[in-house]
Amino acid sequence: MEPLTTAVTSAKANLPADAPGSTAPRRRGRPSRPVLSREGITAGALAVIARAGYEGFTMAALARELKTAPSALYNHVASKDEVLNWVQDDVNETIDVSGFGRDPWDLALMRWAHSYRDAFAEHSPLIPVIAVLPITGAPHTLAMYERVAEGLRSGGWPEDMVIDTIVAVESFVLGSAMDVSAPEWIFNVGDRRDLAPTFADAVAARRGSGRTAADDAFALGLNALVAGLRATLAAAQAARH
Amino acid sequence: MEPLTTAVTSAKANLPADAPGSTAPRRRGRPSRPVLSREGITAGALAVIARAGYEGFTMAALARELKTAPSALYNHVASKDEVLNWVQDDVNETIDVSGFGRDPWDLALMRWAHSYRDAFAEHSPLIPVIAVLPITGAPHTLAMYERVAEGLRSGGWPEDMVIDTIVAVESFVLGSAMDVSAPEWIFNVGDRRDLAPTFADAVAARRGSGRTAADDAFALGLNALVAGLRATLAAAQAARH
DNA sequence: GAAGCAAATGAATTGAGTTCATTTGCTGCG
DNA sequence: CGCAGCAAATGAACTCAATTCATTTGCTTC
Repeated sequence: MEPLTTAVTSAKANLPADAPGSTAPRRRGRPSRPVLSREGITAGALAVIARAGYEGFTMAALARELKTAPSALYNHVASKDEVLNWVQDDVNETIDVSGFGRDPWDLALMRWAHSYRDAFAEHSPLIPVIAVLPITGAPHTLAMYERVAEGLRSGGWPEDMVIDTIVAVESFVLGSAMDVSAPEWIFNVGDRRDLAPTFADAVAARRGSGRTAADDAFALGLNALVAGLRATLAAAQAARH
Repeated sequence: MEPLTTAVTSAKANLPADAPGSTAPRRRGRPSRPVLSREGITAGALAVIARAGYEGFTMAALARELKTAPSALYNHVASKDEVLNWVQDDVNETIDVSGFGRDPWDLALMRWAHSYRDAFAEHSPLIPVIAVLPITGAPHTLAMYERVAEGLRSGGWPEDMVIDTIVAVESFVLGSAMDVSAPEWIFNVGDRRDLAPTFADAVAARRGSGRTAADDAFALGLNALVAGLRATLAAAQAARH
């Protein structure tokens, strides 16, 4: 059971970070490891998640991974949600924004969207959390948005449309990422074929299956969305003479 | 704390439903209420959710609402997840599919998308559940899809593209529905304006605020997506001579 | 070498979902 | 008319997770 509704953690930094006069978190209290920094905890969390999935990701498991007691974690972390935020920021760092400032905005946007979806397809339990999470305290996330915003701006997008455009694409991306983890037989009509004959036929006629099917739907939607955005931009530019 | 990762419940119907020779679930065991049917439980769940939100929606609260013990519920329901499935199916019934078969497909699709998003904006904790939930055992959901599939078919969409189109729009809709429950200040850069000046400016230049902002982004994206789909359909039709 | 203090400890608390052995009281049958 | 059968209710108990707290530990610094 993971928190679903809580969201929005304080992210108040009661952690080592950059205490005066130390690059790495200086070791205090007990002797051994410098592991209980934000980085160490995040890394541990990712290790647990990789090994045991999100069902297996408990504070106890994380503590075991870091060789401490669960309660010790709470000296460095406000809540499990905060750990999830850190993980999310870490995952965001892996998203490919390299197209912006290099390729045309539409191409860069598609590259970004693909990479974004792939990253969160493997972290789908994070999606409802991040969709609602303030940017503050997530530096990598912020850096990503900056890059995208720059790319759109210099691609000719009016400043007052940039955020809406980002949000629209992001919504599609996150929705699609959830779709990836749906079971292959999600559209199996079962014995109710009579109730939905057209739909059942369409399901049967679908090309891909499983992950491939999700990929196809994503590609179809992203192509359409970006094509539509091109038209939207053209119209907006035409409107200002 | 709601289940986030579990999903996919058995939905095996160990419940009254249509026992031989009774329209309404006949009253058995103890005297009083016929409340513990699928309908009664769903209604109770919706009542609790309306009153206390999803954080307040516990099996104990549901039992209290229905004037039984939590354990009694388990004679009629396999798990809390199953209750959520029922709620989801109920919410789906409220989605407006009236455009299909009446208006042009693109118009109907937009009406559907708007209504779909509105319905789940108020039930965002359901989103990660439903996005991954098999259709079987959700009659209203199935009926909705049938209607949409018919509408697309008769709008000229090739059978093998219908599901991908539906999935693409649905992904955008669900992603956007999550966005609605994001706090207004989600894009507040905080003290890190220097790290993301372009982005911060774009946030400041954004027109709407709060719900309005989410609405704007949704409208922008939906318009673009549907415009793109129109082009996609035209191309597909051109391709087959 | 003692004081100060960040951090670790582990036991306890809370809150949720779920299970189970037992009871209850209609219903239909002889 | 009364009894067997049985679906459903009961409530205590169990599990598992997050989180708290009083206490201890052992560097670091003076």
